[in-house]
Amino acid sequence: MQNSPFRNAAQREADRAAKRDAVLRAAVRMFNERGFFATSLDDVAASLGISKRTIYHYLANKDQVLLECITIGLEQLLEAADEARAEPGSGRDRLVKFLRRYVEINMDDFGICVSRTGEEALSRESLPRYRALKKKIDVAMRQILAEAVEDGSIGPIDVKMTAFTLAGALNWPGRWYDPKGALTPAEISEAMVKVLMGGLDPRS
Amino acid sequence: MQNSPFRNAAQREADRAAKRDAVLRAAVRMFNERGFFATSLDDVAASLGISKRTIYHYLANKDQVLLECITIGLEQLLEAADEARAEPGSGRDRLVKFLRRYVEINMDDFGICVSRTGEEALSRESLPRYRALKKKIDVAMRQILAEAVEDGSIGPIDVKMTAFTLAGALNWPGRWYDPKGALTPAEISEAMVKVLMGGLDPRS
DNA sequence: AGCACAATACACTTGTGAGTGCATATTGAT
DNA sequence: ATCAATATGCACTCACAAGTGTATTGTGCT
Repeated sequence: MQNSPFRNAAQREADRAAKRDAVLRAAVRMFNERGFFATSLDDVAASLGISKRTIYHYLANKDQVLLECITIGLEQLLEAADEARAEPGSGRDRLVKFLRRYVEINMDDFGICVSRTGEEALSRESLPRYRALKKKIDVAMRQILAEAVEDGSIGPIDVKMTAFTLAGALNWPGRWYDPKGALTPAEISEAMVKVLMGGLDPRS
Repeated sequence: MQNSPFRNAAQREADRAAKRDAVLRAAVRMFNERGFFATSLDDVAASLGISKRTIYHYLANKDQVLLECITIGLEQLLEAADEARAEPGSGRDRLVKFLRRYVEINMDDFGICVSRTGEEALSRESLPRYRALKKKIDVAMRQILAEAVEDGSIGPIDVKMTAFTLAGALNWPGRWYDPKGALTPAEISEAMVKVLMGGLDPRS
């Protein structure tokens, strides 16, 4: 059975996926370090000890490489929103949970890529998908905020403006976070959320 | 006297400066619209009805064009800090003044360029100056925060982390602000600062 | 009148990097 | 053993954009 075609087919697909992933990981690291435009696929290939042609076997073009990286990051954020929403506790508790996770994701390879990449980097064809995901996250953020306002666990705030403000603050670490720095992502995330929540807590 | 050489020399220099400025303005608009890397100096020249060679008469290279644009934006921020510091009133008042202005600058052409441009876009030679200016602004922000904490007009907070958090939130509008949108810069700035200050106000 | 220099254009070089055609190796299926 | 498909490398094309050499025009200065 260990030689059954099923097993083999699955194995092969897994191999392929693993290689594709490795390409994306290498690419996102270089994008984050030197910037998307300063990174050639030749560079990425070299860093993996393969040739550029091989990359094109797993991904259609450079634009798709970027889109995949960004998608991974954005999907992590969406997951974080879902998880937070499923949590017990007050609306405020769920919000804090979400924010904490949000910041941490933004200090991960793919999250950093998301916060560093603007629309200019993507092709016309990739934009719709990118925007759709962004929108979803914004909607999720607003929903979580609205729920917390609803149950009174945070003060009454302008949900839309607050979502923008939070998004900006939370994305920022993607720009300056240095893994070799003194603070861990968890510490940074805690401190930032503390600062931000002050403005949201109900006041007497 | 209107033909005195002084007048003429000054006039000429003013003309030159005006042209240089026009180039920078045209360039920054295109950078903001399509991104720095997607904008060629040929494009910029065409938008002014001149040839690329003319641009090179006023600026050494593309890198310098960008550096000048960014410098203008960053210097506006520094000015804002100085003005805020000179203001009467409590530390909190001065802080609010600064934050309000900060956000507004980030919705102006040169400010947008600052918030959209990362270090990857600049050359090795330009980086030191860029970093020095950034640092100055960070220092100013922390100083203003520290003064407000000092005089008790805002709550005791972690100055460093708060400065980072604020910077992120305040830079964000540069990414999404649309001059044709419903909200004016002043409205956006007011709403954002309101959200943020909540977290800084002393609580009873 | 003529000089010096600023301003501007045109046409060119050059480097780089995305994407591809083709040849080759490897491996599972029959 | 052989075939088909997948994986990979090499070498190429092609487009584009940064930057420059050179010629030309305009203008203030003496």
